[in-house]
Amino acid sequence: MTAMVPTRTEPDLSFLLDRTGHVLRTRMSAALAEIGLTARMHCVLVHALEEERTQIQLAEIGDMDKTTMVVTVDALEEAGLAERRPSSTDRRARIIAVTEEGARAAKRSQEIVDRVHAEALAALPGDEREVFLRALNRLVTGHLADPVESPQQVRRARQRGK
Amino acid sequence: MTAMVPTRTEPDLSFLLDRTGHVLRTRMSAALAEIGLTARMHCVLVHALEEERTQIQLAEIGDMDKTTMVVTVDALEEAGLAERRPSSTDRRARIIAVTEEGARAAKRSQEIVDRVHAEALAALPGDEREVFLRALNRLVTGHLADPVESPQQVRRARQRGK
DNA sequence: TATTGTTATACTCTATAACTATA
DNA sequence: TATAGTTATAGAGTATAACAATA
Repeated sequence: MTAMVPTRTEPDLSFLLDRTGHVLRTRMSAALAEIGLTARMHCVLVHALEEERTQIQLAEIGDMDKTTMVVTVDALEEAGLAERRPSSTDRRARIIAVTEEGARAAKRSQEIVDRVHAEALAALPGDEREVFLRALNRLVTGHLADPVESPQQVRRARQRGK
Repeated sequence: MTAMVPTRTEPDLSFLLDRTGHVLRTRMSAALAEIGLTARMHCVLVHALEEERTQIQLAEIGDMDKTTMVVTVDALEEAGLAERRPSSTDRRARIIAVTEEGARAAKRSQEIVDRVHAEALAALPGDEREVFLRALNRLVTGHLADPVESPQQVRRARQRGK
């Protein structure tokens, strides 16, 4: 099993990460959709439950743009899972308060997330699984911690009056 | 280092895969951009060099839509790295022929890809790296092999005459 | 002046449909 | 009829700009 193969294919890390990430994301979306949630809604619910947090704070935690946060909170409000409440200390800011129904939804969605992760990891023998997760964590905190500056992704300013 | 933490955070596989995948993709794009290539152009060049292949065949290999393939080949032709040649056996099909300059570019881009992968994996101790890659391969061929049917992503037919 | 949240909209990416020419 | 390749463009996702209210 070791290396009967000639020079061949160095492990294509890009392919492996893209593929696994994509499949897991697809499964997760489908599983959460069954209770009417997106991954972002789940993320916001969970972190809004932990303590009083503003939209900006929740956006930072979930690595979303603040405008993306607006639509996510809109969806949560529309579903009756959360509400915008004025902050008592900053009249510009909105605290995202999770409703009782929202708390129940968060509990269920966390179970779904855990289940989907567990199902994926079940493909690995126990010892291998442990090393795998440790390695992923090492990558996340190590050399793959930050994306390189990407000067190519400049977006031109939008025309005024158009 | 093991578990001084209470119940806390089950390993968030989604986050880990998304994050590592995203950072690696960003680095790869930046590195390939230095020689004027995208990941797709690299992919097409390499596989077009291996043997005579049509656009459709190359699209399948790279998991692209045939229309995405068109723009990728357009870019390669414009850069002088490949040419469309009529197939001798099927007058509908085009063989993607890599130019000499394209072959040189493919060599350089493969070195870049290998280097970026090696740099990422360098964060892992040798034995852990081996297990990590084996585990990723297991996931790719196992439970995470295929995306679930996603009935939500139906795209409506476009209006005629609009 | 800077920041929170909002609206409106522009940009990128990708896939669909429709088409031509072949098979 | 089905397939290879092309064109045009729709749709999704997301980020930018400008703004109002407040710090």
